Amino acid sequence: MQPKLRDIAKDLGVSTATVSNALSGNGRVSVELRDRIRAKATAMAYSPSLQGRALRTGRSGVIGLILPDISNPLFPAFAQSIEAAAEKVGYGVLIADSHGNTDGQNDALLRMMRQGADGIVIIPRRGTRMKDLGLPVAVVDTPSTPENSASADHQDGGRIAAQHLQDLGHKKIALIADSRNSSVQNDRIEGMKEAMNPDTEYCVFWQEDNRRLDFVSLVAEGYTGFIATSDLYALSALTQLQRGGISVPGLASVMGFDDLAFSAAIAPSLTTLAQDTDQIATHAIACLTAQIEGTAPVQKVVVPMTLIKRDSTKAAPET
Amino acid sequence: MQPKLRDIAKDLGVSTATVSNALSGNGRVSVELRDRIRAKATAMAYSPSLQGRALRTGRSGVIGLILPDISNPLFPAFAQSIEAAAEKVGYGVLIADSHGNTDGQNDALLRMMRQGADGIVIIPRRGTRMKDLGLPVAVVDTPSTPENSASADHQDGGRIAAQHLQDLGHKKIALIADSRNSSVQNDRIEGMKEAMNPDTEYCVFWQEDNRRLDFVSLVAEGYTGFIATSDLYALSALTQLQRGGISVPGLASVMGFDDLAFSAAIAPSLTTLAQDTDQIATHAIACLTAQIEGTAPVQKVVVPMTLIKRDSTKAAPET
DNA sequence: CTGTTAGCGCATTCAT
DNA sequence: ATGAATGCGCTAACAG
Repeated sequence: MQPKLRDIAKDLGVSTATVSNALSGNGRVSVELRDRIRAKATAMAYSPSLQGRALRTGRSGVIGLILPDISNPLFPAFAQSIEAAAEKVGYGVLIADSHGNTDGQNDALLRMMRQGADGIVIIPRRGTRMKDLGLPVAVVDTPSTPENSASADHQDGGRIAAQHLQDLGHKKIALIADSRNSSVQNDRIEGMKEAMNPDTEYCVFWQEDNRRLDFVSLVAEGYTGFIATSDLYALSALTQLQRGGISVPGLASVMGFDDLAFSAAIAPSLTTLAQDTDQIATHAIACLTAQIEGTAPVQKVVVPMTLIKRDSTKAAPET
Repeated sequence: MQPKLRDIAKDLGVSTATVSNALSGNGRVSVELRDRIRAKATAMAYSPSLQGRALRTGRSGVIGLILPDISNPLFPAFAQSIEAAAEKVGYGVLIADSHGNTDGQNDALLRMMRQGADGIVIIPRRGTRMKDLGLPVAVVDTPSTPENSASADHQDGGRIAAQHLQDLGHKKIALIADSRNSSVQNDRIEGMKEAMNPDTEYCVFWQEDNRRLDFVSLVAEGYTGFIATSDLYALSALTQLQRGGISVPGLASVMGFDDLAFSAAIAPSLTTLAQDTDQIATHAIACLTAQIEGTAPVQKVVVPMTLIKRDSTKAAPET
């Protein structure tokens, strides 16, 4: 059995309250006694029961993390960052998968409340209005979402990407996105459009609309640059081009977003825009703890994306 | 404020004990009263505080999941499966990242115990002896690990892979693995070796030993088949070959393990050996709940891997 | 400065 | 069949 406050109190002939005070440092306890108590506590390997404390204080020391789809290749990085940031400030992390739909998201929220989570970090589905649920919430999405607490600047990321290819002399660029349903992807595409020079030709291809895109034909039509809203689609484009005998970056440049696990490992390595998940996570957690602990609210934060130049982008071929 | 047992008891003029009994179904409560209580409970949207219950029963309804490295592209799938399996039997999942080392793993274990986890699912680092920590544990690793509770049959997966390429007529095969430090990878390689015909040439390339492998040269040396212990390395090989002008699967076949997110999306799509993470997770959770609830212990389980034939493997080219 | 008391929400005796 | 009393481990308020 784990030692309790009572055990160490009885051993020293003092009250549990005094032990509690001595350990938490809150109390008015003589330095001498405090040290004796602390020594004893370490000797007995005492570790307070967070359950007892939770019942008393109403705070469990656990926060919930709700992801739309854990298996999405970007979320692991987030989960890891959130876990690290939470641990650093003494919180545990309970995960849940909303299975991409609003019902699942609400279920997850409910379960976390019942489990006694002190707050929630949520990466929402688009269109989910965060109804106020009397629990601190930090939303990680994109700056254009009103409730957003912390996120990367996806739109500016789009600008940087489009600028990069244009700087390399590309004049006809294909933008590849998955679903209009994602605020993040929409913002990235918007940013790209904004940064386009008047004389640059471009077209957006939403994968949800089309059957599988034929990138080789696009090159035949004169496209030399490809920007995908995720490294996953960039990889798909890159391998399809290679297979069709079109050298990357010799004849076409390809870039993506998010610097996924494989992006540096492929040949050619993939130029991409990365988000600083650690910084975003740290900030989201700061938002949450500020709400939980009632300290001054933390400003919303937008973290810039950074261009990682690798081998898949190069000057456009001479026409 | 959330309604408590007391609120509903007071409203109905009965005692909290009766309400508790009525709701849990344990008690000797008249059917009529029981129904009235239940109706009231639903009406008030009562949901028991798991914290109070935890303190009383010693069970929190939370299990811990310790991963060596959340950002490893395979683990998301596991995390998702574990979360789903746990939810199905009414448990929440607390995650922790052991950062790949033993210290981190122990820290994580300690934190989970303090948080009151009822049990732990752990994917261990190799060589970690699971010291008995008085808490139910389910280990997910590989059958050759003694403590293993549930896992895929990695060795047999290796056999299937080697057999697949040999069936296609490949006579000289390169086996690519990352680190001897991983039991899983070792077992996969062992299985491949076992299944090799006497007249098949093969060689194991451990990436930890070498600088970046030159796959194009290997083809020049006569290798026509490549089996990597992870789709990540298979992808690296595939793109390198394509870039070197070697058609896959025309001149060389490539296959991997784990059916990662990108494996179906690339061109050519990747032949791979998949593990049934849902089944493994369900079983790991069953092991755990059996221990937690003191029911009959569950047998260890080994789940077969399944070959997913895609476009990256084909009959060996005529010599 | 220290100890006593009370009660967080629940499930479980034991008495009625 | 139901209710009153108890205590899980802890901390906040109050006495001493």
